[in-house]
Amino acid sequence: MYDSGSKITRYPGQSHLLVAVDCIIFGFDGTNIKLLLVQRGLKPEKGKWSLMGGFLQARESLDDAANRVLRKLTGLEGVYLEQLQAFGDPSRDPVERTLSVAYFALIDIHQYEKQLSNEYHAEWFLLKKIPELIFDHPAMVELAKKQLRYKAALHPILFELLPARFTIPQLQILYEGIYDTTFDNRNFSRKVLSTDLLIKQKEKDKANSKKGAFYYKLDKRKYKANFQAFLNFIPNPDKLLM
Amino acid sequence: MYDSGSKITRYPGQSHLLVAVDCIIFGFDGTNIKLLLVQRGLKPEKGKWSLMGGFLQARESLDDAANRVLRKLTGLEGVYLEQLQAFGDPSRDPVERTLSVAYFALIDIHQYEKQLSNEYHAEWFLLKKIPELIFDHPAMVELAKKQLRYKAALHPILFELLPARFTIPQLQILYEGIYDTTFDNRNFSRKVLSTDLLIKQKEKDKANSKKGAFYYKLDKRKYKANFQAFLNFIPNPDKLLM
DNA sequence: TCAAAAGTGTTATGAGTACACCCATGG
DNA sequence: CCATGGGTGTACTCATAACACTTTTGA
Repeated sequence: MYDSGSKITRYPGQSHLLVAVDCIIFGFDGTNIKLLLVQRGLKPEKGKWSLMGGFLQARESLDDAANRVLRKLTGLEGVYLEQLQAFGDPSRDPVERTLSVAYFALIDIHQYEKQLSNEYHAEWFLLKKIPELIFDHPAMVELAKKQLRYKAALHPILFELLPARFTIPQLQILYEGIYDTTFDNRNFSRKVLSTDLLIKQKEKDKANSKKGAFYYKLDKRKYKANFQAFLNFIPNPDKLLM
Repeated sequence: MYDSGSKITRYPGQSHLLVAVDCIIFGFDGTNIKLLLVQRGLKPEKGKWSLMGGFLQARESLDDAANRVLRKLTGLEGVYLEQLQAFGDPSRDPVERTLSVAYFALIDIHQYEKQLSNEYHAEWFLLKKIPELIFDHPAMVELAKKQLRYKAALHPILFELLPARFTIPQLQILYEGIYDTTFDNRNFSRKVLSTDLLIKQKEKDKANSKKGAFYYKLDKRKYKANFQAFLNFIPNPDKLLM
């Protein structure tokens, strides 16, 4: 069987490769940070866990490919998605040389409705208990964790992991999970509220306490306008990052 | 002429692509920040300016390819080189679909000895006066500038652009060029020296003043140890970045 | 009534910033 | 001796960080 990609080469003498995208998909269930993984349907390593990925199609951009892969798995559109890095070690895929462009995604776990274990055998894993992964996927996950910590220290991206309504204590638990530490709740809420990015709601969430915690919503206009600002959510970022 | 990359496909039905690396090479001549560009030797757009690039070889990693391209052009090894982003628009190269992984490099312009205009028709351009570039290279340059500003606000990478011995005023001119602004020299030198990354030398540089400015060298051990620290060289980073 | 989480206020310390003068020296 | 760039010191402001008590209410 010959390469279906064969064609007249216009830059002669160069070798052609497969290109894939792989998605590191983060979620937050209110308590723990999780990663969405799938059981690989292709040989080799069939049945082992891997990141959700797919091959770049002939007329598709990288971003389009990553969004397609994500939509196929979760049914979600408009998800926060960011290119992480290209992984190009010649022997990273033992089957055939494949360059992979890794993307990381942040999704509101509650919007993810499709049955997990059907078509793609997908499952959420605690970020701290990731199973053995194929190929160089462990390195991709490590880099994504690092990048998430880095970026979240400077930009308000973690809201992407929360539902539309959330409480300050929920937000704090999320940040504490990301940085694997604890914050002073008084300083945390003051800092968060001082950004003026949150709009207080009338209702309370009584799921976690008798007193109840006020819901907040993101001010989406301010969020977009201030996205590039350095918010410094994190005390001592130099000690926590990397 | 058929695809020289044809071979038995082990992931059948997928299309294969060319993969290239392109380097955005920054230099600093003591006054201005510059970019190293080459005149393209291949059709199309032959004779037009472009970033230095090359195709990924069959048994080569991306980092190796970028280093090879850089070495071929400058003769330098061990240069600061960082993957920027993969560019994968299907029509970015009109000749044939080619994914390009962009790298940005910081080099000490004085160590760059090879004749510029020989084999590769390379030339330094003022960053503020970049000629028309081919393909999506303008977008790559813009992203590299942005990334350089971003990263330099948080990490001491700009030392990579300076010779082994440099003065504080030189360093300040460099930072001012990167951020296209001016800094208070008293605050700047205090901030820089407070990092404890610089070792004062006995000699002075008298090229720019009668009094002369003391040379400093980087403390390379501390530099490596503190590379990930947030140094906050830049006042009001949120106003300056992006 | 009490346990458990939510919410709030004060103070001390350090970093950032604005600002002005003296120093050294080649011409 | 003076013009030029190099180098330093101080005071103010604001953000950060440490710290403890009151509020609410379902069980």
